[in-house]
Amino acid sequence: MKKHPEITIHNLAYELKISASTVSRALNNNSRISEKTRQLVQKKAIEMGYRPNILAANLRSKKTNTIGVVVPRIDRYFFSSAISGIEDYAWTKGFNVIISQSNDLLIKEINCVQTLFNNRVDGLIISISMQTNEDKHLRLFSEKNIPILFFDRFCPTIDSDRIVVDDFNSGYKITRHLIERGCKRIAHIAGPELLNIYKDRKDGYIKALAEAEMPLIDEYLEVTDLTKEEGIQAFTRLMKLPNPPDGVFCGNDTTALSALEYCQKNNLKVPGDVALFGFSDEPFSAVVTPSLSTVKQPGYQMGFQAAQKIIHRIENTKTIIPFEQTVLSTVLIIRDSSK
Amino acid sequence: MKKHPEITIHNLAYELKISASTVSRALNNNSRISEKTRQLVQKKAIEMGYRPNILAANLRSKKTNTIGVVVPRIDRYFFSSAISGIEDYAWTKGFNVIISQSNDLLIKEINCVQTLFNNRVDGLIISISMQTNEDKHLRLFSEKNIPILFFDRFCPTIDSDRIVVDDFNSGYKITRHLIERGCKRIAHIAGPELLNIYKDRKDGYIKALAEAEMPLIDEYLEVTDLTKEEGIQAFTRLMKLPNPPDGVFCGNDTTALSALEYCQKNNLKVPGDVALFGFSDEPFSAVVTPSLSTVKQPGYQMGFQAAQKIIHRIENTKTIIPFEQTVLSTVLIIRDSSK
DNA sequence: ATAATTTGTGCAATCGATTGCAAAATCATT
DNA sequence: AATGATTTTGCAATCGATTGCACAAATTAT
Repeated sequence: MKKHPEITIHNLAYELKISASTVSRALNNNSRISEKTRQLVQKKAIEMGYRPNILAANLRSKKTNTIGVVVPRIDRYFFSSAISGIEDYAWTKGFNVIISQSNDLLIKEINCVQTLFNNRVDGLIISISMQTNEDKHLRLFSEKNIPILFFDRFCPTIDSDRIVVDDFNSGYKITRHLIERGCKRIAHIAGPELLNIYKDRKDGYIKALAEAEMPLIDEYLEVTDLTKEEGIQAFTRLMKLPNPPDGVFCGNDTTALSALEYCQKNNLKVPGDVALFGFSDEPFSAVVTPSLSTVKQPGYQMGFQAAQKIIHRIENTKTIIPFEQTVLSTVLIIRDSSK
Repeated sequence: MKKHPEITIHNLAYELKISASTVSRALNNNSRISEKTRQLVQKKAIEMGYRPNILAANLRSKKTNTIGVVVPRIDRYFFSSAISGIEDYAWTKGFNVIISQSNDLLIKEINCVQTLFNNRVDGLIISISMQTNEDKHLRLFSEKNIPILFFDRFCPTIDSDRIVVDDFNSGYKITRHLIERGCKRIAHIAGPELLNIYKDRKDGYIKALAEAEMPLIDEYLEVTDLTKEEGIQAFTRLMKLPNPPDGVFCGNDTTALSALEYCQKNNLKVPGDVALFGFSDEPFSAVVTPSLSTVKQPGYQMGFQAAQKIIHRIENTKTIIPFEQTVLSTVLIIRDSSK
C-alpha cells in the first residue's frame, strides 16, 4: 500500500529552496513573481502532485465558494430541473452547491437555512415552503449581507433578487383560453394564498372572469394544498355542485391529474363535460390520456439564471447592485384536455 | 446598519477570563472540563451569539463533513429520489451533500469526481455514466482511502461498497411474466453492456427464454442508449421485422413510452398486438394509457441506505469493514400494457 | 500535615494558505 | 562605480479551532 502524504506549499518551497510565500504567489499567478520562478513552481507542483487545500484557503479568505439551495422537494421535476440549471452554471464558475429540502415544512426550512448559514455558504438560493409565513431565518442572511435569491416562491418581506415566472398572466391566459373555447362555468383549484405564485394565478383567473363579465362564484374557488388527495376532494366537491363547472383551472398538474382520474372513474368526458387545465408541465402531463393542457415553466433556465445572478453578486460584494425581480414568461401548452 | 463582527472562541475566552482551549473544550463537552465552567461557557456562547467556524475546525481535523454525489442526471426521478434519501439521512448526521451530474458523459464525470476530490469530500456516492469504461478518476479516492459507494450503476474494477437492485432477477421475472401471459416472440431493448444493470437485465431475459426453451433470436435483441430517440428507432426496427415480436421488454420506461407512442401512431393494440414492459416506474408510467407495466426500484431507500453506509464507514475509518454489496429487491408492477 | 492522586486549565504548536511590509536582488541611469 | 528605481522574494502574522503536554488546584490517602 503506497503512502501518499499530502503535499503543501511548504514542501514545494523546501524542494525549490524558496519560501512558501513565493510558492503561494507563483501558484496564484501573482504579478510580483518573475516568469521564471512561476514556471519553476508550477512545474514542480504538477510533478509532486500538489493539490491546494481549499479549506485552508477558505479559512483565510472567509469564502467557501459554496451556494446553498433550499427547495421544497428535490424529486419534483420543476425543482430538480432548476437545480440542474444551478449546478451547471455554478460548476463552470468553480462553485459548489449544497442542496437541502424543506419538504414544504416551515420548521424543516428553518433548520436547513440555519445549517447552511452555519456552514457559511456564500449565497442562498431558495424557493420557500408552503408554510413559510415568517422570515426571521432569512433575515440572518440579509443582516450579514449574504446574498439571497428567491426563485419561483418568494418571501415578500425580504428585499432581494427574485426570479419568478409570470403567474398572474399565466392564470389570466389559462382562464381566457377556457372562456374562448366555450366554457361557461369556470372553477379554480388554488393553492395557499400565502405563496405569491398561487395568489397571482388566482388573481389572473379573477381578472379574466371579470373582463368577460362572468360572475365570480364562491363555490367555484377551492383553496387546497394542491396535493393529490386534497385535489381529489376539491374536485369532487366541485362536480357534486348542483351546477358543476364545465372548465377547471387546476393550480398544478398533480391536482389536474386527480381531476382527470375522477372523471375517468365517473364517466365524465374530458374535455367534453369538463375541460381541465394544469400548471407546470410535469413529465406525465404530455403522455396521460387525454393529454393535459398546462403551462410550461422554464425550470432549468430559472436555475441557471439564479446561479448567474447570485454568483455575480457574490463576486462583486463591494459594488452596490440594486435588487432585481426577473420575470420569465411561460408558455401555454394546449393539449387534449382543453381542446 | 448594525455591525455584527464574528465571535470567536478567543472573544469568549477574553470575556470569561479563561483560555481559548478551555472554551473549545467546554463547547465540545470534553470530559476534562468541570461542569461549572462548561455551563458558564455555553451560556456565554449563546449570549454572545457565538457560531463555530466550521472551516477552521475542518482544517484542523482534516474532515469536511461533506459527501460528494455524482449522478448521471438530477432531473430523472430515480436519481432525484435517491438524492432525496441521501439528503435526508445525511442531514440527520450533520453531513452536507454536494451534488453534481455527469450528464452520462465520461469526461464530465471525471471532472466532477476530480472537483469533489479537490474539495476533500469525506466520501463519494456515485452512479456511473453510461460511458464509464475506465476507473482512474475513481482510484484517486480508493488510493487515499476515501470511501466510495456505488449505487445502481457500479464500476466492477473498483473494490467498494455497492447498493444495487436485483436487475438479473427483475429481467428474468419480467420475461417470465411475458411468457406466462402468452407472448411467443419476446424482444428486448437493452442498454449499453458496459453497465452492470443492463447486462444483468439482459441476462435475466436470456435465462428466462432458455428456461422456457424459447429461441434467442438475434434480431430481437436491440442495444441502444435507451433515449427516447434511439428507443423509437429500435422499436421501429423490431416491428418492421417479417415476424415482429408480440412482447417487448424495454430497458427503461422512456423507451417503453416511445414504443407505446409508436403503437398508437401505427394502430397497434397494446397489449393485444404487442405487450410492453418498462423499467424504473417513472412518474408517468402509472398514468399513461394504457398504463405501463414496469419495475419499481426503491430509489429513496437506496439513497438513504447509501448515506447510512458511507457515513458509517467515514465515522469508523480506523476499523476495517469488509466491502459489501447490498442487493435490494424490486417489485414488478403489472399494469395494462402487459395484462 | 504531608505526600500521592485526581481533576481542571493554560501554553503553545498545528492545520495550510494568504498577504502587508520589509529586505534583497536586479536593473537603469548618470 | 555609485545612486536611485524597480522588481523579486522572504518574514512573520493571520484566519479560528483543536490538542498534547505541562502545570496548578482540589481531593484523597497516609
